[in-house]
Amino acid sequence: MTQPEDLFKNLISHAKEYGFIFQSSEIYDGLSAVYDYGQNGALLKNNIRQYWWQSMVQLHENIVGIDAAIFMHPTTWKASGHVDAFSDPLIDNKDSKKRYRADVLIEEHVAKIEGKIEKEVEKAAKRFENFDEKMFRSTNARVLEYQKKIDDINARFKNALEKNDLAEVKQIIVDCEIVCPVSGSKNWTDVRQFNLMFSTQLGSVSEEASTIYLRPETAQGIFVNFLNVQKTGRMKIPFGIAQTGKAFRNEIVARQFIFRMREFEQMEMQFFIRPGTQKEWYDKWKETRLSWHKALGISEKKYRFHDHIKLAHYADAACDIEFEFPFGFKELEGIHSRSDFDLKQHEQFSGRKQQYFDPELNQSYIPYVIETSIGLDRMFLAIMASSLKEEKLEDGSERVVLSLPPQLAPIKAAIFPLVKKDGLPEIAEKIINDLKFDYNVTYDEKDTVGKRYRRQDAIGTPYCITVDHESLTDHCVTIRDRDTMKQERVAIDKLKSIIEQKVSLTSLLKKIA
RNA sequence: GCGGAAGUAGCUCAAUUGGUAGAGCUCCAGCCUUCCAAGCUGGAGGUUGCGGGUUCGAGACCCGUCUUCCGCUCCA
Repeated sequence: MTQPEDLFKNLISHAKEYGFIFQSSEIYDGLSAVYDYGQNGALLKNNIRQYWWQSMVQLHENIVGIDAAIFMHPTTWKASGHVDAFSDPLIDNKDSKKRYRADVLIEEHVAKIEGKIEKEVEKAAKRFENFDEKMFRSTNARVLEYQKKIDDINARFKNALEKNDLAEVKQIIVDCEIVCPVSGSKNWTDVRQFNLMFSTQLGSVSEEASTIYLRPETAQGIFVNFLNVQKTGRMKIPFGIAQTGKAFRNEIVARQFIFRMREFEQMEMQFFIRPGTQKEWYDKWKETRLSWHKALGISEKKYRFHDHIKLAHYADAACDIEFEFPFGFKELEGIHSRSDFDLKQHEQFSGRKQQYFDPELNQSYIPYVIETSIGLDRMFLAIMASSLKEEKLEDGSERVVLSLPPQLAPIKAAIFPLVKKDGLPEIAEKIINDLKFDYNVTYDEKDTVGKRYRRQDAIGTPYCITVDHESLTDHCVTIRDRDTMKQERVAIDKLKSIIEQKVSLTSLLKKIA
């Protein structure tokens, strides 16, 4: 039995060997957690994106798609909370290897001292009958000493944050003799700022330039265009806006192949609804999204829902669709009931109303939002991981086959002349010229036909079509199925409709419509 | 970021205590003309991740660095 670890390694080398995924800038030793899609990977990725896009925009009359810019006004990220949430000062304890937010450590320390004051107050209250708490707090030597400590720390901390002086933040931790709750040691690293957003300069003159960020998520491009789309598209609630695109996060730890990358692509849809209806729409979209996955025919056991117990401040319900990757169940897609948080924030920061007039209720409101957000690269990985198989055949030999959903396969059919003479290549070429307008097809005449079959198996091509000597007279060819390895003799002019049945996205979309 | 393991041809891997960098598959040209990777001939492909050091001599030993995988950590 192959170990999951080996499976994962096989997957990575298979992805490279057959032109699906290369490490970025490999000739310069690579760039950490950045990957390029190769000739087959790009096709597979496009097909996944197209399946998603059509399932959203084409199958739903009330969902439209946009393509927002990666650069956005810097205030966008203040409104969304990313500027604050994505830039914590962090510190590690060298003994316990635990990482903490430096500000939290200091705040906890302050809270501890406050606790001591409360204890003094309690003790005194028991001792004296006519206890004047206010008087005690303002005169008792010990309390005053504690209070001075607190004020000093807070003042220093505030000052350090304002100056962005991380050395001073560390010094505060050292001076306060704060210990690691786990190891109890004071062996700290320096404080470092991890801003998860990539920043760059807008404008060519650096002094006048303002800092802008590469978007850490695509969602905000939809929220800031909410009214544009609603008005110009004459959209009525409930309606959705879909988008696919790159997002960027400067992850501290980015690993596990393309699972967590610094540059990644999201496919997401924000569905705007009437407040109070979020529960029903949340359930509806959970179901809709799962059926999108199921239609691909990947084992249903590999999927599961994981409900968030601890919710983000804006959400009133959230769950992930998790997929069983070679390294365990991990998040593939998120479905979040985001309430009116985002639009409300943008209304506040921009000073522009972000409201919808509901003619049925005859009133205006900020819509609630249900979000579905899936990582395209993760979907790619999920499909690759569940498709790559080593099969033992009846005759004892083995074959490596990538049993991709046929509709997503990079190449739909390969056409071979059984031998490369006697006019067979010419017939093969004619078939290709006929099919290439509808499908991505390929030609191969090298090596034995069996070898050519296996080559196509390795990249997941659903059909191989072989031209033989009989084809010259009967105008038929054999068509060989990737999964069953069965061959069938069919008329050349029937090829298009046979392939169509198996590989068109339509068949997939019909399953979920 | 910490700890562990690893990096040799496109892929999978060899190379005795430090002593001429090799094989299989792949790829290319040709022969053969074959329906499930297996025939024949020839060929290409490498500053052993990169940079230093020790040595008469380094793929191997030492230091640094980059990258990857695993665990911890982190994660809207």
